[in-house]
Amino acid sequence: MRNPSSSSGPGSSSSLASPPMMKQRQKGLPTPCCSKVGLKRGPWTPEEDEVLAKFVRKEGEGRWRTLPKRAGLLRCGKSCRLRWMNYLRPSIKRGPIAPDEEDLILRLHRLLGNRRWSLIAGRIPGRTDNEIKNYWNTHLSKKLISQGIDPRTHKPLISSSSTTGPDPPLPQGPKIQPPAATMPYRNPNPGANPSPPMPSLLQQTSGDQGGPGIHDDQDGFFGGLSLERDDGWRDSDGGFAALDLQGSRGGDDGGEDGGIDCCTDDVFSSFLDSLINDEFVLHNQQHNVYYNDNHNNSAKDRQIQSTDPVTSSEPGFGLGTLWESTFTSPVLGLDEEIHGPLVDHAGK
DNA sequence: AATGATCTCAACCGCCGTGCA
DNA sequence: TTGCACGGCGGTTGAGATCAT
Repeated sequence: MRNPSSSSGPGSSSSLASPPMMKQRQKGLPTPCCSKVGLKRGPWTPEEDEVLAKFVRKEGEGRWRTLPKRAGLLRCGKSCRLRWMNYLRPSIKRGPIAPDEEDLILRLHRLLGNRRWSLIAGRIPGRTDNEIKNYWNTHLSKKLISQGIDPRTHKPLISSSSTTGPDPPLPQGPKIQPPAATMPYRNPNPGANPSPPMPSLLQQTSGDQGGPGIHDDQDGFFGGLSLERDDGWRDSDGGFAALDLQGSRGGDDGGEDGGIDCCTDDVFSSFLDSLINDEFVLHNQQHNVYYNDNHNNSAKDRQIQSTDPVTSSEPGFGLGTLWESTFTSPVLGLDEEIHGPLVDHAGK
């Protein structure tokens, strides 16, 4: 990780670079914040950090547009906000992503997709959407690809490549390995609906106290959740669609999303907790879940739970195990998981 | 040691949703 | 109803760090 202080070198090229030509805004004129005349850009200096942090601690967050002037900073409000949100906030957690955090990211990404970084970050205390996004693009997506999993759909690359259209540009991934021969990912229904199960947020038939009784099937963690609608959760191209949370953009402060129709933050929060916890518990019950990047283990091996260390070396119990079985229902195909038994709950 | 390739992540950009006058 | 200010989001960029040759 780049040393924060090292990023503050004065006279960096980026800070001297002239801002690119602003595109004509579709609506209205450029706001004051967008007129970069006389404003500094590029890495923040420790002095600027101190000024900003002190000011926000004293005056509170908000009014970012006017904050630079009030605080005496030659930055635009957006830059100040970003610096505070992503770096200066006291609650920001520093250091590498922990194994449990990584697992949470993976599962939340599978649930929420690429366009809900703030929501994912909101479930991981101390982490910012920017950090999560970067970590995904630089680490996790590559890890999935190396296991033959499409990071966008969380499905095997071979089948997904023919069903989901062009793959997203891989961020600087020239060292991506071809799908491993011992790919731990099993998809019993490769031709099935490429979209993941997408439960309704309107109804949750079980409490969120560990979600007992949720799992009608052994692997699907949406059991017991009702489907309220059968549209709105697919991309227009039929590919993977994340939870379509209305109003998720422009929501509140980078975290708890408040835009779900008919849902409160608490309900959605509980919903996510339920999904996360249920899946986690389920897998720990069924498998010895290891976090194994398949390449460099020793210090990075993170054993979340294991009852038998011997099985930990078994192929197929690497990272892929987690998502493997989320697609692997012993009884139902993916479509059936979605539209089959659960539809009974959705009829209402 | 020098050089080029690759990786990481802070910062920027444009767009969008909301609130308000 | 309309237009603007503002906050917030996801995608992208590029400087610096690190690795490979």
